[in-house]
Amino acid sequence: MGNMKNTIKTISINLFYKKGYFATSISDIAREAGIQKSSIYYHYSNKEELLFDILKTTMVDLDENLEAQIKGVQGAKEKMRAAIQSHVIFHMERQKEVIISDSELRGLTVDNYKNIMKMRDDYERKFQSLIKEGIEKGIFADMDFKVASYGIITMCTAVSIWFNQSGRLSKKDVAKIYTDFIIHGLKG
Amino acid sequence: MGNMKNTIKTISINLFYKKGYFATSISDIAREAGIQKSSIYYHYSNKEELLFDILKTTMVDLDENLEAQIKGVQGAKEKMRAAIQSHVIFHMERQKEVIISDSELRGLTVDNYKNIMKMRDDYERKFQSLIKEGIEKGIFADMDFKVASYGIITMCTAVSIWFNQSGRLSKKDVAKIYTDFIIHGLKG
DNA sequence: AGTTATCTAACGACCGGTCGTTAGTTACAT
DNA sequence: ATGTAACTAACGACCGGTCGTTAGATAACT
Repeated sequence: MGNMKNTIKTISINLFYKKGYFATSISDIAREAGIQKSSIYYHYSNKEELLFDILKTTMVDLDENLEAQIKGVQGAKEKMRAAIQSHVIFHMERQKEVIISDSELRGLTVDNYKNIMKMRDDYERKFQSLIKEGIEKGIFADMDFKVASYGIITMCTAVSIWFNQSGRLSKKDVAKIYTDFIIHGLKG
Repeated sequence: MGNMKNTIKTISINLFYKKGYFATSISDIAREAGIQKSSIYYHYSNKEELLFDILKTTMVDLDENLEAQIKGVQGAKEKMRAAIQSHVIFHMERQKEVIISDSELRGLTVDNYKNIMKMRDDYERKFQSLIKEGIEKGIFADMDFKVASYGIITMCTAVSIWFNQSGRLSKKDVAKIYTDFIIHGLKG
């Protein structure tokens, strides 16, 4: 397992996912970690910091993942394909964390909330740029690129909710269906 | 305002939306309603029943709305259009309730959870039938109709999160963008 | 008078967080 | 090499406060 701080984090991800942030107590986490709840406060100064750590890590990884996947790809359509695939696969691989990221933002105080929202906005804008580029080059149909980005991102994000690791379809299968569907939708 | 039970329900919708179910206390609701917290228990036997009431009403209304809108419509593509429009507009008109419906299912005990999930499954299956029909008649491209339904529904559901009543676009505008996008995606 | 709706008062359970303390380890000065 | 100071990681007891819920009294309407 390694160090305790990481154990606490992993346990918290599982509990926040299963029961929700507010319904999970520090005692719950401590019990699963096999330590006293006061010992949690050696590693994290409060409950929110623990949540923030999870959300921050997830957002950083998500963004790095996107950058790595679209790097060097040529053409608006191909870049869009790479972006969709990157987003969808990340949301199938890190289901618990992204679900927490989408549903537990209320657990953050103003500063931390703004911090995460800034990252989300930046990430979203990258998709908007790709769509805008495709429209301008006549590869995609003329449409409201902001609404299109909301639709595409929320659709792709939701795979985290229904995707089943041991189900009928592989991650690649799902990514293929989604990219095809969206590219056709964009072409109009 | 009429009767107190309805006032409590409306206030709860606003608070559950704003703060979340677990973070909202019975005291919070009572304070806003201008009564003592114990008085809530005259109208609802416990906190969960209040949540369940909200979720049940929302699902019933959503389903009735769909049935009313696709009734009498001919052709797989046209029925699909009607279904998407119905779903999207409902999610823009009842933003708070549908967001609660999507994020507070954890607040339900087993029986109530099953009750709501049954309604969700039935609703979802109606979309799947429409897609399946369109594929069989060769109107839509051959694809996994279950995955397609997940993608479409989650995408349309999420308008509740970003749509702004006093924003740049009307409900009809958004519905048009979404139906066009999805129909093109389905045609493949 | 009876019913309906609300009140006051209290309950036990649990919450996040703080306290002082301790054992084991590492860093540094002698 | 030895003594000492600082740091790491955890302990268990406890705090004030809030939670959902209940019981019984009371007021208002029919």
